[in-house]
Amino acid sequence: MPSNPDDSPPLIGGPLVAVEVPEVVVSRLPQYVRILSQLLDDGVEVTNSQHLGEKLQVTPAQIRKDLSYFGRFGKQGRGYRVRHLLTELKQILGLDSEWNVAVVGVGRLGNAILNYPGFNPDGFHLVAAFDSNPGRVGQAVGGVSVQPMGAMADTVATRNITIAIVAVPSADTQSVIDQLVHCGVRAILNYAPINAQVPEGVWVRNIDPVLALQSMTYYLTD
Amino acid sequence: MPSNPDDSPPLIGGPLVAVEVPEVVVSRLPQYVRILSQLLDDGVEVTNSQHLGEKLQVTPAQIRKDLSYFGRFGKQGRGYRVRHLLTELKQILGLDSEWNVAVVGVGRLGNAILNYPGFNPDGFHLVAAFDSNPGRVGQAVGGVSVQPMGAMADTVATRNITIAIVAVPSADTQSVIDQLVHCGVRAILNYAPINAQVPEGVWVRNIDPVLALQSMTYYLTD
DNA sequence: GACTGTGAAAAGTTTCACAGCT
DNA sequence: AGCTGTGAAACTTTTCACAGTC
Repeated sequence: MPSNPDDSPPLIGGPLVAVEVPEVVVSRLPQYVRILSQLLDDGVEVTNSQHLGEKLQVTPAQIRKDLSYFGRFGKQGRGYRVRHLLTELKQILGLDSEWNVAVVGVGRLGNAILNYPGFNPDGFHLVAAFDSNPGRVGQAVGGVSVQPMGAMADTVATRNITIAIVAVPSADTQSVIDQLVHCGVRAILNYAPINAQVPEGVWVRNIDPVLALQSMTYYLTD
Repeated sequence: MPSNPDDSPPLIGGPLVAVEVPEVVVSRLPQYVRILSQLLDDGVEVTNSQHLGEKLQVTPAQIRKDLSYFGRFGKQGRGYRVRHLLTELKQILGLDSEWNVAVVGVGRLGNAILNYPGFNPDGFHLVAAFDSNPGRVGQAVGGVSVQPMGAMADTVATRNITIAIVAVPSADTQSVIDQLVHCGVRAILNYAPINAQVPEGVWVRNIDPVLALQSMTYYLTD
């Protein structure tokens, strides 16, 4: 029996190409969204890859290439209609939906996060907070009432929470993330200085100011 | 007069190769430092690229390649002596020195940063704070007395500050960074959601939790 | 036998350059 | 004329695979 010379499955009426979008491209889209939102606020109706590139400090070619993974949003000779491109990109990123977010750990950092006004305008709603310290349970922080860890499974399910922000001590972080994943959370923003392990299909981003500082000192030692 | 066929300067007794270390490699070193510090704390004396790779979730080959840009720190058949490799990497990154850091902007976020205990153990000392709001000047936050913006030039010079953490509103960020650069600051950790422009030789890293969340929602829209 | 260090190959990413549409 | 969208080229980064050392 002759084997298939290429390793792709036979395509019968399916898409001719199923190009996987590189992760680095996806990671740049939110920046495009941010700039486009600003342009819209400033009343700019049309832009182009040159202009966007200047704002973002990337080459125009990169912007065109990035966008080309998702469709043809521009008009040759004209550029991009700001409102249209913004709508499309938000849809691609899922930013046309609202996302319910849980905060785990309501220490100093968790407090600051719950009181930070920058998440809601972007469609992220901090709707629940959990803490293992009974002394903090019941407190209202940033308009949210702190719940015990035991309430997590129930609250995550009923409030339709898919994203969590974890601001607990490093030693507790992996176990908290395990619990969250078990409850169905699929994206985690982790503030502890550790690399947590998660199963396939769960996403983690780390916020790590010390690492950021340490990656600059190399260039300061002249 | 014959021109030099290659464009490198004539090497007379200099290094045979002056390989530029890729920035991505430098950005990984702090993570190696962190893991090695942990291993040292745990009493582990020897490790190897396989073991480090598991902890960091990267391939052993990448670790060996990364390290090879800076020297030969291991022993074939044995691996790496934890204490030795840690010392070397800290030195390469400039983490054997202490760094004086200024915080600009003492709102809610600046407050949290000044009170965050995680910088000092890594050799970053928050020694000055500035705010444009006269109502905040003179307050002591996290053991540091808040100074007016006008004191920046003087304090940066006398306290030998090369790094700044900027936590001011987006609209003020570029101008604050311009001032810092003018005062001689060469590395900036920026918490505002904008891409600041800086001259050659100045480094910026952004802390942007919203961008991090937005780069995950793409994968949640099933 | 076990591991590093490293050229070479493979994979991934960016930039170029231009056909083609408005 | 002015710009996009895109294959192809250039460049960067990762991974392989193995000679060499302990």
